[in-house]
Amino acid sequence: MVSEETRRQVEQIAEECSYRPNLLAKGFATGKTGTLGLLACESYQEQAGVQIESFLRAADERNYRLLVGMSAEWDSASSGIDQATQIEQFISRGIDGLLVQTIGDAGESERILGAVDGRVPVVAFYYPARGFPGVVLDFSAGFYRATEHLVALGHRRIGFLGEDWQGPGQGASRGRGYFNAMNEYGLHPESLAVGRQETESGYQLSRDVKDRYSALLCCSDYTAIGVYRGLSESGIRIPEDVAVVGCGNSDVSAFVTPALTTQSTPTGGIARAAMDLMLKMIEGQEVVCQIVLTSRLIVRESCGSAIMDSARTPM
Amino acid sequence: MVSEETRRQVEQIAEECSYRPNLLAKGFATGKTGTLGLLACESYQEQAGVQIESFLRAADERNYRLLVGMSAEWDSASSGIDQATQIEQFISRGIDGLLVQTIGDAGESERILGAVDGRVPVVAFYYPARGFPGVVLDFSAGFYRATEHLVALGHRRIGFLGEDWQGPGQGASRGRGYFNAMNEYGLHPESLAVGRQETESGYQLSRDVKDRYSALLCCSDYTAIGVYRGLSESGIRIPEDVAVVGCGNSDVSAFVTPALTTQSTPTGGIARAAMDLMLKMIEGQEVVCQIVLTSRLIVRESCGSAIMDSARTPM
DNA sequence: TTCGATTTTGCAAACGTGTGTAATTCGTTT
DNA sequence: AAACGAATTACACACGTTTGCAAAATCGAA
Repeated sequence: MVSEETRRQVEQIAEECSYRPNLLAKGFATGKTGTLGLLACESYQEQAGVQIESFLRAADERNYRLLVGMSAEWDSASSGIDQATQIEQFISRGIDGLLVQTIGDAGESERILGAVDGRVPVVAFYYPARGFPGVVLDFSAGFYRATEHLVALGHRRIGFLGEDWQGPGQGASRGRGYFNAMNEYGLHPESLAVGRQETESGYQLSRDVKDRYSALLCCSDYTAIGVYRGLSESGIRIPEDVAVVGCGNSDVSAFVTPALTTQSTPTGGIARAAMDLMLKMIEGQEVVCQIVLTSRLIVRESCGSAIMDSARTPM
Repeated sequence: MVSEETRRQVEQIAEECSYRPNLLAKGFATGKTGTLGLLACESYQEQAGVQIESFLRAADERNYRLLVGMSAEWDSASSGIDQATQIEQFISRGIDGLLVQTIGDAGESERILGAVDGRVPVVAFYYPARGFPGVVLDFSAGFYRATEHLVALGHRRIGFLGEDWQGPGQGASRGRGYFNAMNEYGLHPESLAVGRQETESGYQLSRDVKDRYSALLCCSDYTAIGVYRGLSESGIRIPEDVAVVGCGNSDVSAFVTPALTTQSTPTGGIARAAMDLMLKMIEGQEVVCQIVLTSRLIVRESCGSAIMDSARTPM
């Protein structure tokens, strides 16, 4: 115990000597650094920025700092650093926990757990992980709803621009929602893989696809903007000839013409939920859960109105 | 000295015991952590993501980790953490140097130097700093060229959407380039301040402006995309009625319709140059310089072609 | 004055490295 | 065999905290 008066005295003298505690030494002594590792994924370039920002905010609010890294894909011979190496670097630099973006790769959870080796708690975000808790964005439900929306508007030839729905791929949950909805309504699902540079990729794909579909469901807003360009160059009008749906509700999506119907992705909610899980784990609580956040369909102009469409293509 | 054989033996046993050096302890003992602080600015939301990513890459290449933070504006009562507090946090956590985004605020350099208090080397990026080296993006030259480009296309009523050119504001160097070029060509410069949410702000401004200008120079691609929307809602065509120029060469800028004439911002170059300066300073070298990177004008469709335009408005 | 309770002071060990020095061993050369 | 350099072993100390314990000082009340 220390009396109020002494406390003030000490604080004053500390101030006079401009004493700043060495958090490095403190962390060294206590084993807690007040720093978390945030490992994002190189392939999600477009989204990574806003997601990192959300995490910075959420961490700040909880008085934590963030060591940030971007890891290369497992398969690619990319310039980026290997995920396991990043994790090792983070841990040996004394993080209290690891926030890692998961993309649903095969064996991903096991690799991460292997690299972490039980030394710090781990929380995943984006896709479900095995063996540690996570905050999952259920694109499946969102894309189901989006497909349903298109069907309700009278579309039957609906294409999906994104990864295949089978197997655990990064876009799989989106594709699965689409696939399920199409099956549900007795329609034939078809998907085209979107490459790394999403806008460019959407542009290329849209030119191949042309009039094979009356509606295109895109795995991201940027793919959709690429599609906008490709279709317009072919003289195909949106939404009159082809309806387009994006995903992400990026800042520009409301301002492109026609305004893009898309899905919100609650990056702030992901960050806060993941941070809260992390804090619980750091406190020593057993956390066994996957928090599922769902996206919301934001209907704008790129699919036309229900009235307009039902007049055009009676189901 | 240690013989080759012993080295291998030691390494093997270390491996067997799965020994991982504690970089925290190492940093504690040596005073060098291999970690740098990266302090970005909240107001540059759109760009922050790609810039952070570039720094992560550049740091990885040089085997450094990054503690990342976003500081609130000095004036705003924002939710974000105060810049001085962030710096204090970083330093007491043992960074080897501070990379800080400068926006040209009044007294900014002094505040930063005051907070750092000589404890670690500092390198600024984006706007010139006083008292420490930096990597400066000379928007001034770029916007001069862009204005020149518009003048060459026959435009005389050219508006600037961005901060005023006088005084040290964050957009000042862009505005200054515009201002100088307009003066040079005997034209009357006019600027409208763009708010925080750039896309939205561009949209709002474009609706106020309508036909007052034949060309609009925007301080960012996102502002330009907002302008696209606003003008199209008013039935004003781009580039036929109004030419638009953006800045940043964001991924989508090439895919909006019409494709946006814009300026590249070498985020990778900034990051690498800043990192190299930082490494020199960490080595103990005296570094007194501001590296100036210039943007490149990327001519696409949003100003029309020179031929088209000179036919329309002979100068 | 004396006792107990509270506060202050003082010290030591620990955290995992880096750095430095002295003593020892080994292999080679003289 | 003696002498030398190189490699190895063995320790001690420092870095700035936290943590814990013991001793000393102070205070209020009986």
